[in-house]
Amino acid sequence: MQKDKAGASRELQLLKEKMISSGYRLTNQRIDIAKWALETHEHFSVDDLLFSFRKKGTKLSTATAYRVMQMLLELGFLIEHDFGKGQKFFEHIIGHPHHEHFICDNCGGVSEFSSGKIDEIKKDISKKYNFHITNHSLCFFGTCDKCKK
Amino acid sequence: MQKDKAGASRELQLLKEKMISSGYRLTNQRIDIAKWALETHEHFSVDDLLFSFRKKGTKLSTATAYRVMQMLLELGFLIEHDFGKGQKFFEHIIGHPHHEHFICDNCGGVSEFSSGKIDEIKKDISKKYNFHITNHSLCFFGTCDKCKK
DNA sequence: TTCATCTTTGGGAATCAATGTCAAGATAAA
DNA sequence: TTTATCTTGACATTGATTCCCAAAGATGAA
Repeated sequence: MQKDKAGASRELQLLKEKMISSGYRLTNQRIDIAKWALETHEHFSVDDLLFSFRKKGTKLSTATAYRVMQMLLELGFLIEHDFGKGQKFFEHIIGHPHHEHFICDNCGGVSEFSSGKIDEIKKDISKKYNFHITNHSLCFFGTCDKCKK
Repeated sequence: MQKDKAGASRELQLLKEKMISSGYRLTNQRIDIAKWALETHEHFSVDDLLFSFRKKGTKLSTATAYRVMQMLLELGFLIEHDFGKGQKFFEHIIGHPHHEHFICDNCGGVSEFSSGKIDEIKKDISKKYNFHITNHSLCFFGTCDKCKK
């Protein structure tokens, strides 16, 4: 799993401030999980998180993991995806450009891509229907390059 | 729930042929569920389906409902959506133009819209990455017109 | 139509992600 | 440090979905 400890520390500082101003106490679990999430530049599941903590010998309960995900979502540090795999996936968004996903029906692989046209659609729609759009999720499904062969 | 029995019968005929050619036996449950799904021009959950059948006095097991959804997906008569509500939603696509969804975080309401720009993105991406795209799901999240007030 | 075969159904058990509960432990402010 | 309040962890619970298997149904051949 790709890591970037340098960039993550700035974000962590930001998060701590936001936690305090939102009335969240700074606990070891919250900070540890946030660090891990901010260093992880890939989508991950709660299971990935728990497994990683168990592997490095850090105790962490399932409930806490889910609760901290909830907090990070609420504070706008994470975005949640559903790739239709029966399990939610998370991704941090601070300092991480938004992107879309392609899921291969055959091998289950998830690739990322981005397109400026999404923002155009977003603008069109929010104007047309008077929606306030805070987030979006676009997934394409089909067969990937490798599986086509 | 909106219904359209006239248009659905043609689609049903098509489905029956496809079922046979794919080796699926024509059972009452499959046909009844397919009829219902093809007449329903809104997204629905398996729960909606079961409830509707119970209400009209038709027996139907949960397992069968899920199995038939699987079949209809496989045969390309349904598309599956995940609005982040912990439950899958389905929609038939034959003779029903593709559209996207907006989900209000506040009231949970789901609105539909469409945009021609999605197809442009689809073309761009399948060319750029050599993907064969069969399906997509775009959801915008935020606050709807009513809840903004 | 009847039989033989293979498929499908129903209903309950099983699974699995996610949430609720609550006593014990940790944090923040005085 | 002390107190009031928030968090955590362990376990129970929920809720959607899938699995299992005996009974019922569909299909094709005779």
